[in-house]
Amino acid sequence: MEIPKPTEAELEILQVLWQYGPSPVRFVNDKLNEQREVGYTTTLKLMQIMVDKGLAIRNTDQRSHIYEAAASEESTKTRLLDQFVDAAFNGSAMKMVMQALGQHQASQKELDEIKALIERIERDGQ
Amino acid sequence: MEIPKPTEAELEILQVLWQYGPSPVRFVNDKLNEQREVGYTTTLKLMQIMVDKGLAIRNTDQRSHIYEAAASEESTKTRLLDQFVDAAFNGSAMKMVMQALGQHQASQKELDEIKALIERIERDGQ
DNA sequence: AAGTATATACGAAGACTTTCGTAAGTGCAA
DNA sequence: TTGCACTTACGAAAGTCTTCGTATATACTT
Repeated sequence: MEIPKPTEAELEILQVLWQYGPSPVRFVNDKLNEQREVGYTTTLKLMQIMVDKGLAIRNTDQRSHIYEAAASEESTKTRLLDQFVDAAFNGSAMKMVMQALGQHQASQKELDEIKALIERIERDGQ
Repeated sequence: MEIPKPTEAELEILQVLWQYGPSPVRFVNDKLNEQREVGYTTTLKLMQIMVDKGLAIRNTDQRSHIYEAAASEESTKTRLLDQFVDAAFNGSAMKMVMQALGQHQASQKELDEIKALIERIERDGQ
């Protein structure tokens, strides 16, 4: 496997890096602490491990190193979704979509978007 | 947490129990081995742990114990889906649905089902 | 009855994840 | 220049997950 699957804690960090772009440990740790308490060296260690694993890239020019997600949000979530669908829905993405639609309330706007997407798929795809 | 989140290996076992109903270790292990190699005592140990955790129930009347999933497939997958959406899509199930629809090819029949489901939601809900 | 097959129980190893304490280096300010 | 704030590096503990070897019990077969 080229880039391994991120763990839960690593995914939290990736979300910050995707949302705010390349950042130092201090910034990421502050963002994480808006949701739950995490020690600074814990975040530091995780981000160092992520560089080892190839999940993140870091620039060490400055004293405070700048970390960046190695893979795009799009491609990573695609992979995570695939693996989740395989593990929990026997590989049937549509079964999962049906369950998600049924269980979560969607706004009219969202439903419209989904309908538009379906129409596009019907027109282009097959 | 009443019943904990099943691990990957535990989920594989639950899938067998949901699909085929209450079963002995031997049967579950055979089914798992159709997909990947697993030792018998490995499966046994996991299923014993699942009883400890409350994920499974077992009947020890017979020499070969019969194991049964403690929670329904429906409720378990609902929880797993919720947690996955929280972890990977910031809680937005619709974002995940859009991504799943975009990335997986769906049959016309599936698309029709989804459209019907959306119409039902639009009619009932809101 | 003896031997074989099959079952459970249990301990423990090895890998991985998350957490944090401590050491050591770097820059800035009084 | 002395000290404080902040940074990285690193080791290690504690927890969890997965795997399997071994011991022991139970049934069947010849």
